[in-house]
Amino acid sequence: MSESNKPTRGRDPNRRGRRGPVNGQATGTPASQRELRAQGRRTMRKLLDAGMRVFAERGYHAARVDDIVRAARTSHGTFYLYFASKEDLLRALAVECAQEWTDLAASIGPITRDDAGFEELRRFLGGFVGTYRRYGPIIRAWMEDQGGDREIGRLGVRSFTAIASALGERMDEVGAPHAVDSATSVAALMAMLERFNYVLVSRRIDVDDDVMLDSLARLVHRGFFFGAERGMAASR
Amino acid sequence: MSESNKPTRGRDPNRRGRRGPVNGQATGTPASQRELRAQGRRTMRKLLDAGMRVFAERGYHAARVDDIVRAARTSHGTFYLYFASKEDLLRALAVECAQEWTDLAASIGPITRDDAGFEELRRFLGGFVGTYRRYGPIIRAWMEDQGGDREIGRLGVRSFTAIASALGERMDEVGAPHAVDSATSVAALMAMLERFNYVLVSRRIDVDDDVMLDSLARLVHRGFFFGAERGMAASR
Amino acid sequence: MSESNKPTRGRDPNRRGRRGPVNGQATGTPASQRELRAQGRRTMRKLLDAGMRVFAERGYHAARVDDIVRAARTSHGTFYLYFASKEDLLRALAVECAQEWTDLAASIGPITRDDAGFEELRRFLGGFVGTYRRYGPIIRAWMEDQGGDREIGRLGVRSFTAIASALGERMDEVGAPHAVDSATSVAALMAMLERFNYVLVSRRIDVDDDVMLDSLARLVHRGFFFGAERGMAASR
Amino acid sequence: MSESNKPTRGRDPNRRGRRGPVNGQATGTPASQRELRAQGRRTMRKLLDAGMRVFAERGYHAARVDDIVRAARTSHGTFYLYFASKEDLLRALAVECAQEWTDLAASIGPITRDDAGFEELRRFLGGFVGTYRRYGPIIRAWMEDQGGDREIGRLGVRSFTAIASALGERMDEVGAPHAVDSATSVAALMAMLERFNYVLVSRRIDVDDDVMLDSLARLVHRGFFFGAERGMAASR
DNA sequence: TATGAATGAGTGTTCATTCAT
DNA sequence: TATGAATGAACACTCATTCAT
Repeated sequence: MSESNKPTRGRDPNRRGRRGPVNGQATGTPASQRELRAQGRRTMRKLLDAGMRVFAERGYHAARVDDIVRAARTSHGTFYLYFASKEDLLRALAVECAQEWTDLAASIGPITRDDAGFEELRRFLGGFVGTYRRYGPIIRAWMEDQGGDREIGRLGVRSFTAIASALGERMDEVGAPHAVDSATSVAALMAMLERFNYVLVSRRIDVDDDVMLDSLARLVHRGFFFGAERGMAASR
Repeated sequence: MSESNKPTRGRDPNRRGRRGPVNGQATGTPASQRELRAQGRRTMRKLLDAGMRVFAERGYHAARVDDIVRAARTSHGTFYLYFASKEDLLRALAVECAQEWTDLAASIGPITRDDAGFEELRRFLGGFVGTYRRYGPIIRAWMEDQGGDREIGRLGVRSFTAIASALGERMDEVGAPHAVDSATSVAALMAMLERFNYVLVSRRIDVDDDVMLDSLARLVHRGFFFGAERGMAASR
Repeated sequence: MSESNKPTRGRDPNRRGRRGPVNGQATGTPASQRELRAQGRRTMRKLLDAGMRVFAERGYHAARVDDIVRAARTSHGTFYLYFASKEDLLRALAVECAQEWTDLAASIGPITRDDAGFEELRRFLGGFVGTYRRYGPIIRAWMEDQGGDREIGRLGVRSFTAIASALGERMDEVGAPHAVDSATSVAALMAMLERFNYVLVSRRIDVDDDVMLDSLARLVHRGFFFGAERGMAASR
Repeated sequence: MSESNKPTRGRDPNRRGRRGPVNGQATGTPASQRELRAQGRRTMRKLLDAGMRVFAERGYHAARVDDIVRAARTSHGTFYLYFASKEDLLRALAVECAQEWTDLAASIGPITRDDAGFEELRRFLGGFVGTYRRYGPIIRAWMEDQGGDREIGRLGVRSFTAIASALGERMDEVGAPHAVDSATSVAALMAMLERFNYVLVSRRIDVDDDVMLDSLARLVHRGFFFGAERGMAASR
């Protein structure tokens, strides 16, 4: 599918050979690439934050560079001093987000059948929800991608996979009754987590966080980790 | 915030913009509104199909009216003879899709603990996957909505709710051990189904359909309908 | 009938359509709304002038934004940086024109029966012709309006009324023999002035300005201000 | 000015060699050109009337062929069976209108200083108003023309001139005190009549017809035909 | 380092006119 | 004689990106 035909507008850098930095100014060399002084770092942060806010409000596609620079109280020129493109800003935010995911993945302890396991699961889910709350727009942009920049997509997949693997391991180590194949179970769990959080965040379901986390943790603990085995239709 | 600011281009706000059937050449009065002869119906179908294809390939936003008319081997003018806008085409497809969802919702029989219940669940999931395969792009457009046409969004929510309710009833009637609150359970289940299918369809996970359906059915049967109760961390 | 259905093309009704300052790049926020630096003001002036020229050549409706930007030696983008739409440019020009009208209205002194009065009238008419020459296309756009932007229409009516009132007062104060009712007289006078100038400017009647002004002033002085009363068919 | 660049849309017949009648069907051969049977004449009349109505509602430019055929309860195809283009319909209506003007011009009797002359003038003005009421939209289209079809413009000018000449003659024959030059007087009178009627018809000034006609006749009788000569600023 | 101004390819939509039946 | 369907050039407007200061 998706021959990577992304609609670009105005000067399309892909079509006409990205000219790279033009005059003296190292235009758009993103983040860490250039040494930034205090002021520079401050401006960059302003843009990143503004990006988050605007992406959250409008979604990545609908967000206009102009919205972002206005939110950051800067100018177009400045934007392109720090980011090569709108997508580059997304990428930068995605990197931040990916870091959080990875940390979260690394922090998952064993999920046992008892209360301690439940608590651990609940803690993890709390972290998941927190990250999603903060980076929801970015994550959504990952998923909606559909032919945009492959690199960002990969970043998302990697982060997701990190968590999925961690969860998978925890399931295996307690002999979670995988419904036939482990991949499907984990995929289903991840799918549920992602979309559940999406609904939670965007459609603003008004459930108390504590209650909701309890429900979700219970659901996962029972449904995915320690599903019932007796008295049911037999596995094939 | 974000008062439904979606970037579309080129619509005349004065003459036709304000939604609904208009005047010029009965332009864009969709489907049922105008009486169509055989040829007209054929062309409309061509456009609907082309729309599905193109939305599938590029996603709704990235899809260009030009792509659609090329795929349908017609002209721009013809397109606007049948649909008031690109969004109107989406709406028309959404209506078709909503019908399938509703039918599917109505068809869910009791999900018992035994093999029959499992089979019923599996059958339903099969239908779900099928519909998602056919209308995936539309459903995705629903979800990505983010400030587009509220009407289409509502249509999606309604369809989704229909299924969710049906599933909820089936869960209640067998006393499924809701993880604290029923709403969360159902929401989680729906979330999982939606996103799981999304991944399935878009990222083309290569699992045999039969195997995957088995896994999924098992997972839902156990995890959501007949989750284990004994020997686990107690519900609070 | 005809609820203000004017055919424009290509405006996005969702994002910017609903009139007034918008967001994208502070696009099209006209004149006074944004602070402009020297260069900005220059460009804006260029566009206003080009607009006048093109409207004069083709008329408002037939004028293409493309013609205007070509005449101004700028780009489409730049145009929309200063004006929200073609109509907005018309509005801006209309405001300038309205100012001239208003000033002109304020400047009308007493029109007496003697030479001084005649001269005053002639001076005023000279101003009228001058303004019409400069802003003819705009005035014509006002009149042709027919369901376009009500606001612009009102602006025109206000300006016109200002002059009409001033003339009416001058007529009353010398007891001009209103042909039955004052409103009709003034309306007729204004009608004559407007259309006479229209013909003058557009169809380029080749009369020497001085001669023509003399004729016109004489006509108005006699016909409208000091029409004969004796020996004629009696007023009813 | 006005390089006669009329914006055409779709298949522009001027740009690509008007192909003339295509297959067997004598498409668009207007009115009198073809022998029409009863039904044909009826359809043609329906279209002419619908044209008048729609032009009146929307103005010529804003009127869509579709509006017209819908008003006439016919189809696009039929329209082009009787008229070669939208403009051709205008032309046909213009011919009808020109006939009325010409008849009106021929009917103007001597305008004497006494009551009989006043009555004659009033009668003529009544006819003028009547014609304007019926054909206002057409007349307006004439005036707004600005680079459209020269032929239609000429038709209008001819009709107008016919009346102007007749009036001019009547003025000369009673020695009306032309304000310096006759051409200006007549031009001014015509200008006044046209625009006054325009305002009357379009802006729907609510004056009783009888009263208004009286005022207008009085005004013209006095102002243009028998302007005061004594005690005023001397003619130069 | 920062900024306001400029650019122009790209997009959705319109509507006069022609075609096929 | 009539019609519904089809066409596609034309147009207004957008917005990511670059330029000049």
